[in-house]
Amino acid sequence: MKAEIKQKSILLFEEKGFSETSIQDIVEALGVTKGTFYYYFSSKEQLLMDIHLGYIDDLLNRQEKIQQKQISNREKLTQLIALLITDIAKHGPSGKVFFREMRHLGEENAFQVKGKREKFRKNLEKIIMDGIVQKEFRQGLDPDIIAFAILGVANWSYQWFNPSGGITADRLADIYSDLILNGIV
Amino acid sequence: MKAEIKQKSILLFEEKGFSETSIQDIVEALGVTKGTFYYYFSSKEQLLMDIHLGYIDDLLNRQEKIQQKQISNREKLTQLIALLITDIAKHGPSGKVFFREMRHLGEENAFQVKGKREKFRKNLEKIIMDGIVQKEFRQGLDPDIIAFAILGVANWSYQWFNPSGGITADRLADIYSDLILNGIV
Amino acid sequence: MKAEIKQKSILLFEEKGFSETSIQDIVEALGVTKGTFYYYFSSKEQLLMDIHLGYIDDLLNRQEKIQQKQISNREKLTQLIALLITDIAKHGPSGKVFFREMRHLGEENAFQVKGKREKFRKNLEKIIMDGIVQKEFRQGLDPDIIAFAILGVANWSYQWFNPSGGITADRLADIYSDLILNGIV
Amino acid sequence: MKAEIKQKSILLFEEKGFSETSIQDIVEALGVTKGTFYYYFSSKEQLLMDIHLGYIDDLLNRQEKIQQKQISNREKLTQLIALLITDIAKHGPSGKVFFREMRHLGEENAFQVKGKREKFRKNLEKIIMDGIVQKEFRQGLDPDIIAFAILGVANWSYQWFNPSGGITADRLADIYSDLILNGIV
DNA sequence: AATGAATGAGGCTTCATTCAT
DNA sequence: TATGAATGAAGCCTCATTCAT
Repeated sequence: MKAEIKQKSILLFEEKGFSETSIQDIVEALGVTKGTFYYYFSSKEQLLMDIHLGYIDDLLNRQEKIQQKQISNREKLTQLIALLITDIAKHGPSGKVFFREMRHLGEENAFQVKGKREKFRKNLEKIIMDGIVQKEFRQGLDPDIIAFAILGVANWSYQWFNPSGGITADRLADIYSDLILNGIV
Repeated sequence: MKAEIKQKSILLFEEKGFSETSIQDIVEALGVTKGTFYYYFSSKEQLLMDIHLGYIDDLLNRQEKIQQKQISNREKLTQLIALLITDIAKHGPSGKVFFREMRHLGEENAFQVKGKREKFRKNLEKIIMDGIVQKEFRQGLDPDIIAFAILGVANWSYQWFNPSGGITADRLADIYSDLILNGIV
Repeated sequence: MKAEIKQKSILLFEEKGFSETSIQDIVEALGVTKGTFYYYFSSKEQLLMDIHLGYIDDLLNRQEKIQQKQISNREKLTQLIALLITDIAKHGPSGKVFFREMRHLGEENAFQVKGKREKFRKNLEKIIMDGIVQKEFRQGLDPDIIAFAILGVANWSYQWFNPSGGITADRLADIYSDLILNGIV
Repeated sequence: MKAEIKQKSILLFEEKGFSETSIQDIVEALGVTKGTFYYYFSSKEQLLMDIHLGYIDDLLNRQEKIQQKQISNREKLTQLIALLITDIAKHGPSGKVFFREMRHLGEENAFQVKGKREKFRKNLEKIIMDGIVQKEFRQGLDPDIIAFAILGVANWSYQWFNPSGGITADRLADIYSDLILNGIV
């Protein structure tokens, strides 16, 4: 039941937003009552936190696996971009909620999630830094700003990319890797 | 007074979010009463719409001016990126609200704003397309996806870029133009 | 202007009800502003009172004229019924407002209007009483209750009678006089 | 609790009118909170609808029972008048609300109630029609208009008749039946 | 493990009214 | 004679949450 509540909530939060989705909406969609909700979750925020952690922990895990591979930084970067993009197809709604609704976490929870987000970013930054040192990437780049740019490109996909549309996630990841690596000139 | 309400609302919406900012919050911050608010705005949504239109119309205007210049597409693109980034410093809060709170517009209003957003994107797409045709940019690029990428890079800045931080908006715009044009390899 | 406000208000009150019609509705329908309204009327209730008095005073006047005629009580009754019914065609909206919205008068005003209403009823009662005494009507009738019945028949017309429908006000008055006088057996 | 809310609301609506009675008034009178009200009724209008349906459905039921009896139309008419009048004593407030506050129903609900009201009227009309055909009543009568008259007489009672006053409901019903059947001449 | 009744705070909005100009 | 800005009280409704069962 707990899993069902979480899953349905993700869908509703993605569709209507966190604030606009009431506990009533959630339990009605599942055919249970409010009491049930509060049996499994102590508050609406805690549910949101659950969703956030589920998402970011999984992402960090998979990032780490890439990081540990014995491959070039260039290849790592490519796989990381693919990781972010192809995730949309698999955990799309989860991601949208993740990128949109962090504001609704209380101070403490927000702090925790923010930390993990930044860890992800720092990891990405490190790949770029390493790539520069090892001359895989150009000299003179600002690794932190490049990292932000990559995250921007990838995360923005959540706003428009439709996996069942005219282009696959894999192809999109390729295009983006190419863009980041080679530019458009 | 109308302008004051709008301006203060933008700040509050940016800080706490649209749903989390009550009319009460707004009028209290201004030392007036709720009646005053409704004298100037027929609803909370209408105020949001006002903010959105103010932002996107201004953006479209300035985009058009760039588009009409007698300069290369490469230069146009550079200026457009600068337009988006440097705007943060000037109309930062407005932009954040714009990128975050569209969901709270009703169907009709959302439709109108979406139209203008897409017009901006299409204009950007055209620059890329023209640049490809005129051999300023590489062949084989997907102009629409590249456009999304550029918007992602720029818009994501709203989430982290702090104009009073360690880097200026101009410098950031330069870095991003360089990245888009040349890649990191 | 005062007359225009009153007239338009009657129409709006009839259509939507007193409580449901705002001062805003009234002045908007006239293309003026709220200030104008309060220049002519000290309150919404006072406007309602104006309407009530205009209606009931006129009705009482015309009733009196009938009462003073040198005709049989039977004929007086017939003319009174006609007076009530045919009024719908002429002052329809006014009448509907009169019969519906008295509750919105304050204590003092309600008292005054109630007095005039009762005067009308008492006058009607007197005709019946006189008619009984003079053997134009049956013995043993309760004049007060008969008066209520006649008012019921006539006033209820305001709820359904459409002067531009299939039957004229004159014809309806005839039918009702016949019914009251002769019954249906 | 739901029944209690409904019952108390009827009393308050009768006394002060629907628009003039706030949800606050209702729950305060019962010593509960607004939340409780909305737990049982989805809106103020829905409560009103509940009241309307409770009244008209009951009335239609009892009308039907009379209609099916093996008695003369004259007797049916008499019993129907008695039904309407004596109802005041029993469900007085309910009736007053019914006859006064239909305007506050939304389009859809009003339509439904209007249909039932008209069914009641049509049934009454049929009795008169049948009575004419079977020569119990005079020829040449307009059954629909007579029906309106009867409803007017009866319904108007709600405005003045006080069951605990100088005359009983049974006696009033007798007087009205006599008036309708025999007239006053 | 789940229900259903109840709460109370707060949200958006409407509105009659006032008043300086 | 009329305007327009501002008020403040009140209205309907939503919602996260609690708790006895």
